[in-house]
Order: sequence, then C-alpha cells, then structure tokens
Amino acid sequence: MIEENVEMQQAVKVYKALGEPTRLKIALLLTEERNLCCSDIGSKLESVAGSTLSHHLKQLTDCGLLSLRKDGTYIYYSVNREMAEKYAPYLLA
Amino acid sequence: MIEENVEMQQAVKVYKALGEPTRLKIALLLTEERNLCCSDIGSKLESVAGSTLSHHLKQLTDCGLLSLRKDGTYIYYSVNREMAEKYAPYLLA
DNA sequence: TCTATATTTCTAGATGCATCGAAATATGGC
DNA sequence: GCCATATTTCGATGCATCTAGAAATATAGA
Repeated sequence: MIEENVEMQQAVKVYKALGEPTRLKIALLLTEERNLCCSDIGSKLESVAGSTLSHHLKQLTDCGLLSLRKDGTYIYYSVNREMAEKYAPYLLA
Repeated sequence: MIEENVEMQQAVKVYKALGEPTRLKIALLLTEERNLCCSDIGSKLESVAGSTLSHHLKQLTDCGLLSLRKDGTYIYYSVNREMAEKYAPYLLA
C-alpha cells in the first residue's frame, strides 16, 4: 500500500501545472529568457486574455516552479531551477 | 511567438498523466517494482475500481511512460525508463 | 463447452478546469 | 487627487476528466 506524502503532493502539483499546453509554453519561455513580466509573456503567446494568463501564472508559482520579483506595477517571473531540475529537467534542455 | 511541436505535445501528455495522484502512485510503484499486472497494482492502492485503474493505465501507456507485455490473461506493466529519464527522472530517484 | 479470472468498454454522474469579460486592486507619474 | 497601465479577482460557461457499476471481451483450465 503506497503512502501519499508531501513530496508526492508537490510532484502532482508540478506535473498538473505542466500538463497543459499554455502553461508548458510559459515554463519553456521562462527557461529561455528570465525575468519576463505578465504582459511580455502574453505578447509571446497566441491571444490569451490577461485573466487567463494570470490564472496560469498563479498555478505555476503556487507549485513552486516559478519565482517572482515585484518591481513597481510589474511582476517579473523566472523559473526556479532547483524545482525544474528535480521534477522536469526537460524544461532546461 | 513560441511554436507548439510534437515533442511539446508529448511532454504535455506525460505531465498530464503524472499530474494526478493515483497515476503518479502507479508510476512510482512501477519504478520500484517492474512487471506488475493490473490487479497487482490495484491491490497496492486504496480501493480503486478495476475500470478506473484500466483508464489510468491506458493514459500512462498512451503517453509512452509505461510499456506492457501480455502473458495469457495478464498484462504486465513496466516503466519506460528512457521516457522517465527524459521527462520525469524524479520517478527514478 | 463451461467456468473462473483478468481486463476493457460503455454509460452516466459529479467534479474540476480553461477561458473570457468585467470589475476591482495596485502602483507610478502628472 | 486623477489618470494610465499592470495584474488579479469575480462570475459564468462550456468542456474535460475522474469515478464507478454493468456489460462485454479475452484467455486459461477443467
């Protein structure tokens, strides 16, 4: 009987976040280029509403895959490399 | 503008498959112990209907993460190590 | 052939999720 | 304070997915 632990729950969150095309693209974008803000990211994707983008970025940060830095009205996102290396080094390849 | 290619689509499938607690457990089970059949796996999980288990195993094999070998009425599942190494080496840790 | 076991397919219900537009919040500049 | 821009929250809708039970399929053995 396999036991569910905290690490497994985190892994599920990370993989759920990456198991959606738009979010995977965002994660890949942010490994190529660090410190992009919400609207930068939006401009590199095909027609995504700001509210949708916000929702995706929240999931990616909540699971620990992205870190953010606030600067004025902008929020700059980057990939948390330790998390990517642990769960999905494919992102960094 | 980031482009969606075949590899990305495969990555989404793999991560979607792993982004669900029961399926992640199945994948972890099968990295610890290879060649388990459907009912073996069911007995190592908490109360999952056979039809549900079948559905999960299909997703894990469809994305390429599991391979299977038929022997009589049994089907033995194993983790496809190249796929795990590429997308989710966390499974093998 | 008949039976037992293993697994899948079918059908349906309940929940979750992606998406958007509109409204709300936050910050900086004038 | 007021305005412009960046981002989030809210509310709603449609679609996907998880789940299970029942029926169907497959295979081995008596």
